Amino acid sequence: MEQVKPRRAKGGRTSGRVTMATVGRIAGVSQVTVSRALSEPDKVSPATLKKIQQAIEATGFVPNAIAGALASKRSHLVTALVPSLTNIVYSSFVKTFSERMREFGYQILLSETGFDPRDEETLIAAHLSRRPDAMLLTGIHHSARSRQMLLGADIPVVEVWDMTSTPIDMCVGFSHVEAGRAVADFARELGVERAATVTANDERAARRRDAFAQRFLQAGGQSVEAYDCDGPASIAAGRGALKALVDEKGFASGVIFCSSDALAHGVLIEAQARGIAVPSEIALIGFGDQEFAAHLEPPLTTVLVDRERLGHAAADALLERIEGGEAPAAMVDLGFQIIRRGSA
Amino acid sequence: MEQVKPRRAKGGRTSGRVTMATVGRIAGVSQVTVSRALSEPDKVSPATLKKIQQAIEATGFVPNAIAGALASKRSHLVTALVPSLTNIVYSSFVKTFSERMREFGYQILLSETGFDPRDEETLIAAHLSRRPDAMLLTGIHHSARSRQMLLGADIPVVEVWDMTSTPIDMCVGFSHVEAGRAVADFARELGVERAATVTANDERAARRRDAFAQRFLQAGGQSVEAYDCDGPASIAAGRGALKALVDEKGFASGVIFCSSDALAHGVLIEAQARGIAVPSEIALIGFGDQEFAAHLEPPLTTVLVDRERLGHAAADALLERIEGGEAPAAMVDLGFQIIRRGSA
DNA sequence: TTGTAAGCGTTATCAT
DNA sequence: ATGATAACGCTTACAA
Repeated sequence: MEQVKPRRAKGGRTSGRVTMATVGRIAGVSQVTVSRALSEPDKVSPATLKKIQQAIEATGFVPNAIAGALASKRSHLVTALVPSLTNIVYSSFVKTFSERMREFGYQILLSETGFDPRDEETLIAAHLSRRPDAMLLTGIHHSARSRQMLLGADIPVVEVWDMTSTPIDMCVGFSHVEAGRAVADFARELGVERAATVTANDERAARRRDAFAQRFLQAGGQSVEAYDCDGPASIAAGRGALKALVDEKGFASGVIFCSSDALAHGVLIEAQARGIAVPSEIALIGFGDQEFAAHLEPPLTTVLVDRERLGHAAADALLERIEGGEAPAAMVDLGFQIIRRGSA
Repeated sequence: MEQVKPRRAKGGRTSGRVTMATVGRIAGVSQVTVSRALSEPDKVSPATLKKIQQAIEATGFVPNAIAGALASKRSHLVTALVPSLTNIVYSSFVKTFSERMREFGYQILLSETGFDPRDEETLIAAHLSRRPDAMLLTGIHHSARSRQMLLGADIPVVEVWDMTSTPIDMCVGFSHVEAGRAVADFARELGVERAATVTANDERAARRRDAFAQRFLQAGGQSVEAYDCDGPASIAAGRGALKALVDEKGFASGVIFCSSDALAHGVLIEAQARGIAVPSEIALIGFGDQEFAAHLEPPLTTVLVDRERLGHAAADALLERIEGGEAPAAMVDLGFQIIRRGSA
């Protein structure tokens, strides 16, 4: 193939990069003045400001945030650890979190923690090495060494998507146990005697499942069948779950509480393919109130967690601590809400 | 609420952070030796290595990557700009891209560009200020100033999810025009005379739509109705699209080419709600082959783009340039594949 | 308003 | 195998 344009040699910095010193030389001022022109423009005379701006324009100067961070001890970087980037449940609050932080001049260094909890420790160390001004963690279970590193870093830390009375620093989320119980109560009020759970491979989902099962039986329910998926939530997994529940466990009717809307959606498709009526034969409850939930047929009854609010609240908590005004609350319970629609 | 644990004052660095100098002092060696112990352990005697490791353990030392980057001019940071984090189509290749880069010791600074193309310029500048070792961009349309900054940064750049013969540096993707044409040919081979398109607010989707429409008519098709959504793809938007197509444009039968599987899914749900048979009355073609596509009823015919491969290929292109071996190809066409299932 | 000088915590270079 | 010293490109006093 033809080389369309000149290619640069092996990744080296060949062209001397433009620094504030260069810009200053061209503008006829010192390097500090350039720095000031950028950070405190009112402390620089309009005339020199203009010369500096022209020099910046001419050279295409882009300030070196690395050097700035080293000198000022503020990186304007916030790091975030989330279980999964491809799961809309997490990516949606990351989105609002990022937007909020960006408004205040912070960039977000994101990493996926995935399934292995030991990886988190390595990731936390890697993130801390970038000297972030703050950090967001998903979940409240972290290794002792992780906690130690975080405490040692002496930065604001917010743990989201769960609640604890002993956060590393602050937490914003809701109680998964309460959510599971609330769904159980809701199901019992429906008058259903038999229940099943379909749960993805997720520690928090498991806590909802257990709380649901316990409360459902306590509240007079007859039985709860548990089906746990191997992997993450998906439509395919949901279809497989109903298949197993019906064919192998003989679950013929009752309510099914799924750990995510995607699973519930899969269950619904499978039910329709099998001619099982929803909600009359099987009542279906999802979790998350994803965009599509309201638009299925029948629309999905689910548990809403306000992920936008969560992202904003987490950002606000960090920002308050960074900017240094009032000490924000150590724990914020955003709660949840059961959204009743046609499926249950 | 009670303070559960001591809280730190307004975001300040109070505790003197541990540096290599501190570690060295404790281990009884100089700071440089600590540095070497971390980066080239074989050049340090086993005895001192052990002392240093103990000192690191005792102090909880986490190296300052910012200082390291400044001194070495290598940040081990790669930045990526994607249109949306909440869209699985993009987040899935970001995931594989990140994993690959992380294997080689790079962290990923991610940002969402969103809809406004002017924002990209600001974001590129912000990212460049972190002095990344490489950069990933989604799409091939960038402002002149963006290109200038990127060229000036003198780092490997890969543009993904599209093709051009004049990339800034390298590109990895596929041709949206070819994809649109291929779908048109496929539809004509089905023997369908009438077509409609349902397209999300996305420049690349629009190019597929236009290529589809043009080719469909060229190939003897009778008509193509275009329905364009205001916002991003969603099931709700898909339902709305079919509603509009049927009720307002009188589209009664034929093939519908959707710019994403999510839209197609919405169209399918709406069709089922209206008692329109798929594929006999309306044949449905999606785009993306998302996880759920194969598991709908009927399973969705769609266009597969191997997003995992895309992520890996993009990472490999950058890595080859960074590590400095062979100059990788300036453009890599990953192609696409029409996956025929039950919906068309 | 502008400039000088001293860091920031590493890595690179050159000695020992 | 280890150390001293000079960058790296900024910000933060402090001076002028």
